[in-house]
Amino acid sequence: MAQHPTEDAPDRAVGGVPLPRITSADVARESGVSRTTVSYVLNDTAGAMISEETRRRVRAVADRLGYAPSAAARALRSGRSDLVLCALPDWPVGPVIDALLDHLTEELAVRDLSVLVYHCRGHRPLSDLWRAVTPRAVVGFTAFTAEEEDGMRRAGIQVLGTVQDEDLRRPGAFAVPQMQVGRLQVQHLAAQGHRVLGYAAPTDPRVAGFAAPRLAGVRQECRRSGLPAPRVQPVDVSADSGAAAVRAWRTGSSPATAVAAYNDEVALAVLAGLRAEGLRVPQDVAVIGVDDVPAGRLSAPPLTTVSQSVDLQARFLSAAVVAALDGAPEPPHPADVLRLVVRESA
Amino acid sequence: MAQHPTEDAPDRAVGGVPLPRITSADVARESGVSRTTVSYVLNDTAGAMISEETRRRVRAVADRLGYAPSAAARALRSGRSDLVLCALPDWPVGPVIDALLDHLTEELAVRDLSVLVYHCRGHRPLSDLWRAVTPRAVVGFTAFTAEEEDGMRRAGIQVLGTVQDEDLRRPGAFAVPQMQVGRLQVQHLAAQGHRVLGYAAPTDPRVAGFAAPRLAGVRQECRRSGLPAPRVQPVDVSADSGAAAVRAWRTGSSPATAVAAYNDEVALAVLAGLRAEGLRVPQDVAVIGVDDVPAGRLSAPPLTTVSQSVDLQARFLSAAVVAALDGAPEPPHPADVLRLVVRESA
DNA sequence: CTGAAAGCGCTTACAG
DNA sequence: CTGAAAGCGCTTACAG
Repeated sequence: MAQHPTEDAPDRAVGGVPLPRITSADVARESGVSRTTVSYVLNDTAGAMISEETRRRVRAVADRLGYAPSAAARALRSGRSDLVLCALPDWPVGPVIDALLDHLTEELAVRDLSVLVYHCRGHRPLSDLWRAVTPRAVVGFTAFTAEEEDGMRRAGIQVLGTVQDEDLRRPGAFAVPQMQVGRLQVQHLAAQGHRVLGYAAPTDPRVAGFAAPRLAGVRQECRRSGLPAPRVQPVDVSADSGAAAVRAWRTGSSPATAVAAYNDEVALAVLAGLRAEGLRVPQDVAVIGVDDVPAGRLSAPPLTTVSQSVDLQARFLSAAVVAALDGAPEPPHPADVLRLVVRESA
Repeated sequence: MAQHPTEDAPDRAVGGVPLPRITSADVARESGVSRTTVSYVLNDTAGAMISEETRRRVRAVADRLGYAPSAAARALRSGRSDLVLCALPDWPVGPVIDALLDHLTEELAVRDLSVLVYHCRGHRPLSDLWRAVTPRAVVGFTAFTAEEEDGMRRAGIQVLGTVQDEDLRRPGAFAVPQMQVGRLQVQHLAAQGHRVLGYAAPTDPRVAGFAAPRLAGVRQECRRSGLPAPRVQPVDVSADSGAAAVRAWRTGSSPATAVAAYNDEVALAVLAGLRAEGLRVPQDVAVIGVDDVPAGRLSAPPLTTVSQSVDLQARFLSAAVVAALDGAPEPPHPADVLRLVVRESA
C-alpha cells in the first residue's frame, strides 16, 4: 500500500472498471468458427475432426486474446474442477509438511492439477470450502470427521487423509506409523545401554494426535525391552522448560540417562536445558529427536534423530492421489520410511 | 491407502456413483417457495421483504438437506468468488510466512472469505490459477511480473504483493524494509565496538530477492558508520560450510570479529562453524541473525537476532486486504516492525 | 468437418 | 411479500 498518494498510478485511477472477460465466444468470433470448435480445439477433444489449419488459427487467436477458460463455468458444467485441496491442521505445520506440499504441487502440476492449501483455522467449516470449489480430491493432513468424509465421498470427491496408526488399512489412508517412530527411538537408546528413559512431550494440545501414538510406541518398546516405563515431562520451546524437565528426570534413585523427545524442536529445548544444568551430552544424558530438521544438524552436539524421509512419503502421496483420481489401484505403501540418523547426541 | 485389501469398505464399493448435488431448487421445492426466495433468505439480501416465518422454514430445510450453494455457479453468475489467493514463492517458506498465512486465514474467515494458498512450483503459470478460481484478491509473497499483475487488475482482482524496498509506495505493496534489516544488524554490531564484519550470505539462488536488499543495507550502514565493507561468504545449512566461511573471515591482516547472517538458519550454521573452529561466541566472534526462529532461542549461545514482528505484519496485511476489497483507503503501514532481540551471541 | 441448442446452479432485475 | 425468466461461460450430445 502506498504510504503517500502518488500521481502516477494509472492502474488504480481507472480502478473499479474491470475489463470484460475474454470468452470462448470472443475466440470463436475472431477466428470465424463456432464455440463448439473452439472448445474442441482447445481441449484436444478426442474424436473431433478439425483441420490442422483451423486448429492453428483458433489456437493463435486464443493466444493473441489471452483467452483462459473460466474455471467457474467449466466446473459448473462438468461438476468437477482441476483442483486438489489440501487441508492443513490448525497447528503449526513445520518443514515436513511444507516439503510434502511442495512435492505434491510439482507432481500434480504435470497432470494439469493445481494444489490449493487450506489452513483450517477459526470458524469456517471445511465443508463450505469443498462444496465451494468442488475439488477433484481432498488430502487431509488432519483427521476428518466421519460426516465430513462421508459428505465428500458422496459428492464424488476422492478423499485421502492421515489417520492414526490403527486405521492405516482404510482406503485413502496414509500416515507414517507414528508408534514405530517411538519404538525406533527406544531401540536405539536401549542399544546404547540406556535403561532409564525420560520422554519429552510437547505442551501444545493441538499436536496431541501425533504425540499420543509416538509416546505409546515408546512405552510399548520399553515394555518389550524390559525397561522401566519412560518418565514423561512436558517441554515447550524454551531452555527454562528444558531445564525444569531435566531436573525432574535426574531426581530420584534412578535418574534417566537418556531422553527421547517428541520432535527435534523439543529435543533442542532439552539440549538447552541440559546445557543450563551443566550436564554433558551424550555422556551424562543422551538425546534423540524426530524429524531431522536443519537446526538439528547444527546444534551442540548435533542431534541424533528419526527421519521420516519426506521424499519417499511425498512420492507415495502424489502417486496415491493420482491413482485415486484415475480409479487405479492404490500404490504400495513405501517401505522403510523411517530412518535413524545417528549423530552425536545419542 | 490400504496395505491389504479389506472386505469392509462399503464406501469404496459403491464408489463412482456420486450423489446428485443438493441445489437451491431442492430447498425451494421442499420448503414450498421459489428459488428466488431461497436465495434472498440465505443471502440475507437487503430489501427483500420475507416473513420471519418463511425465513425460518427455508433455513431449516436448507440445514436439514445439507445445502451449500455451488461456488462455481455463484462465481459464474457474479463474476467473483469468496476466495483470497495467496501465492507463495518457489523457495521454502519458513515459519514467518506460515504465521502470516495463519493469521490472514483467521482474520478473513470472519468476513466469510477463504484463504487458499498456492505454492508456485513447476510449470503451471499463476495466471491459469487466478483465471480459474477468480479470487477476490491475490496476495503475492513473491514478485509478480508486470503483465501478470496487469492481467489480474484488469480482471477486477485486487492485487497485493511484496515488493522490493524501493517500490514500497506502489499501491498494493507491502514489505518489510529489508535494507533496514541489514542496517539494524550492523548498527548493533558497531555499537558493540566491532569494526571488521563478515556477512554470511545464503547459497540458495531462489532467495536472492530477499538476500540482495539485506546485504545492501549491511553495506550501506557500514559506509555510513565508517566501517570497511563487509566480507561476504556464502554459507549453507551445514557446520562444514560455516567452518569454511569462518576460516575465510579470520584470515588476513584484519580478521572479522563479528558476523551478520542472512537469517537465523544461516547464523546457526555460522555458530556451528565457529564451534568447530574452536572460537568462542561472542568473545572471539559475535553473530547476529534475522527472524527469531525458535531454534535460535535454544542454540549455544542463544542467538541475537532481528525480529520481524510477525503479529504486526499479519495484522497490517489482513487490514490491507480487507481495505482493498472494500475500496477503502489503505491502512497505515505499521511502525517499528523491526525489533532487535539481544541474546548472547552478539 | 462444423454449428445450434441445452443445461450446469446461481442471482437479480422485473413483474406481479 | 413472492415468482418467472434471463443469463453468467462452458461442454457436449445431436444434427447436419
